[in-house]
Amino acid sequence: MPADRGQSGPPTISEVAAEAGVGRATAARTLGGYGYVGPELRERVLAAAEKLGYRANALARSMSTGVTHTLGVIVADIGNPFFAGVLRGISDTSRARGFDTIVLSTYEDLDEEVAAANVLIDKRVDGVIIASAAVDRREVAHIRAAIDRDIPVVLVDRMVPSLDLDTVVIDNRDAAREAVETLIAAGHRRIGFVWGPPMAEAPATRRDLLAEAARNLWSDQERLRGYLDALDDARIPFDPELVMVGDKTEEHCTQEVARMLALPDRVTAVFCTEAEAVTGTLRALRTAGLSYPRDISLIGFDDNPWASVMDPPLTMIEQPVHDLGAKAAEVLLDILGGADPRHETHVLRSRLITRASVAAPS
Amino acid sequence: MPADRGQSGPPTISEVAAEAGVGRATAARTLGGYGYVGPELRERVLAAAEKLGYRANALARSMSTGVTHTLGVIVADIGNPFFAGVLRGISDTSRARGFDTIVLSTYEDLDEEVAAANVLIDKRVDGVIIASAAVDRREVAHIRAAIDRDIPVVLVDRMVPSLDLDTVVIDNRDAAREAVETLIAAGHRRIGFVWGPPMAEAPATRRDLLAEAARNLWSDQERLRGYLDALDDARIPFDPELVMVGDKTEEHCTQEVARMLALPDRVTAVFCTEAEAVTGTLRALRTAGLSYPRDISLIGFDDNPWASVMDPPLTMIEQPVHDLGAKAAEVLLDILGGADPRHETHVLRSRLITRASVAAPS
DNA sequence: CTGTTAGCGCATTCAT
DNA sequence: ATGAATGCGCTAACAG
Repeated sequence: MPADRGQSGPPTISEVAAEAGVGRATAARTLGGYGYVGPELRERVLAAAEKLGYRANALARSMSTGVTHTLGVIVADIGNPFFAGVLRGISDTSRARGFDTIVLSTYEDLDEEVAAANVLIDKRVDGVIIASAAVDRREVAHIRAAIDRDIPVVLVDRMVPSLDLDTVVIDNRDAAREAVETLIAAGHRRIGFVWGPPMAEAPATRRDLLAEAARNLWSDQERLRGYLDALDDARIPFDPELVMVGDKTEEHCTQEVARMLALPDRVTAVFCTEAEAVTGTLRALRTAGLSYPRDISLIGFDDNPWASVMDPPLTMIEQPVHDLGAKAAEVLLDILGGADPRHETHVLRSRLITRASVAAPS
Repeated sequence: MPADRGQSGPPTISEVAAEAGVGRATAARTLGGYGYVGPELRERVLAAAEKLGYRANALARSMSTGVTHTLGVIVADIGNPFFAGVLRGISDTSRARGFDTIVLSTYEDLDEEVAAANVLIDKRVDGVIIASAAVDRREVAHIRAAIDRDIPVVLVDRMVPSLDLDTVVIDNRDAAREAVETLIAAGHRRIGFVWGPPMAEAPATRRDLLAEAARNLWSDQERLRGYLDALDDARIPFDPELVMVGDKTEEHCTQEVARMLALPDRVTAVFCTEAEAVTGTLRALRTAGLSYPRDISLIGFDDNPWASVMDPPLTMIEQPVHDLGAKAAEVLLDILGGADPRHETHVLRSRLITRASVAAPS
């Protein structure tokens, strides 16, 4: 236990120096682990530090060195297992290289994202990883602000074309295409796309849909493209009624799937772009008294323990969440270590885990 | 966009002052929002700041004020929805009161927890919330270190009796008792307790079990007590074979439930103390070719969207995760605001959500 | 109302 | 090898 010096606040390096009977600089050198210090004085300083319970003030240190040894991370929603996994990848590799990480969740709100960026800038983090990027050109001022201050930025999961930054993503388009192809191979032609762009009403044409998608999250639009790719390859006509638009909430998803299920020529399969969309879809099935894969087939993004214990177990797409984060941290730390930013897009592979939620249409 | 002054690093308050043609202090006062500044100079300073893209250096500010306006949060596992929810409660209320929050996840590792505490101390956070507390007396040195430095600490979910701190928890014991009572009321007498203490082998006696439990996570032992309470009230003898011990992993859980299922007098119901234990249990059921609630009844902790879309839907205990975090932040911020620490235990109510995983034993 | 001055705790020249 | 002095960017007394 630290000796109680009637002082106010935690012990400073000066107090340690005094206790050890040496100059400040000597104490600073041994405690900071730099410069030369004789073995004897070194011992005395260490003993004094131990006795007083000294811990370096990271603020003061950063103040004079100009670096904080900490990475700032902005995620869209820390409650989403996808981001939680990415985060773990980031913190594992950054801590392994001696960096702390401070994470801020925007809960999918742009204002929050801007605020988060400012917090990180103000706290002088050495680098920033963003897994929650706005897409619109006018919405990236806060990211540019960081870059202008020479704070390296790496993006994860969501690409921002107008920014030209190192970005780590998965093969969203391929993954979506593979999933939908799987559905098609099983014989489906009426395939719902659940969790689309947040437009007010159904797109009149395929072109409208793509135009709208382009204004939204990058990963979302890639998944939509993959869906369309698969349809095209199989010469299945695009039907705007089979794509969900509007709020991305589980509740709205349930409504939309219910709608697609009530269509004269109803959907026989559904492709979900997110785990929450899967639960929303399942809820709609239950209400409609339908069961999978008998009445309807189902493939969703973001595998998780629940998907595998469902009865029947769900065929899902698994993302390399940990690697996504690890890679991002790696790239960022390399830049901080002096490497030139490559402004590359690093694509990691996802994996379709085949289980039992796909069958031939009834 | 900030003007590019061939300078190095972001603009400082001195540069803003120079640009505005005023003294440092005047610039500092208007930018820092304290003291009196004439309307005209104020305008000039603001304009200069805007022009240079000035942002206050939080490090420097904290350096001289001694406060950081940030809360440190240590959680056991940020990938666990329970903690993610608590975290949101914390960040919502702390940001509403002008505090940033920096969160560190220990991934249930004590060394990580100690490291996390040190990071927070070094970064001079104003207060700390811990939702991941070690229990053993010798393991709380890092928490005590914070307290010794006059950093207020509030605990969430896990109580540490030896510390006498403000603590926010739910009625774990009651919640568990209610769940097990529900099972008993349905006619069950062979009820498994899944996710128990990490002892090497099954406890010989009830006393052994409790002794071991006392050395573990507080919420876990409370849940065990609730289980025993319910058994006692119904005069059902305690059977050590019906409690899982060992690693708290989904995999081991599956093994243990399989074991209980293979017993001559097998379990007819299972009470799970965590969501992961539920998926582990479901996996065991599948392998055994059993289904609920026909062959076995089931109640688990930590409700979530998946539990409600299972077929049949699961009866689960819902914790007020957001409130838990919000309350903790509130208590902590009140202390920082000058209130005396009450060293109270704040108990929030959980709720049993009855669905369809409980039936009479077959 | 405004400008000058002195720290906050540490790292880092520069003499010694 | 060690100590004294200076500065990081900001707040806060203090004069004026």
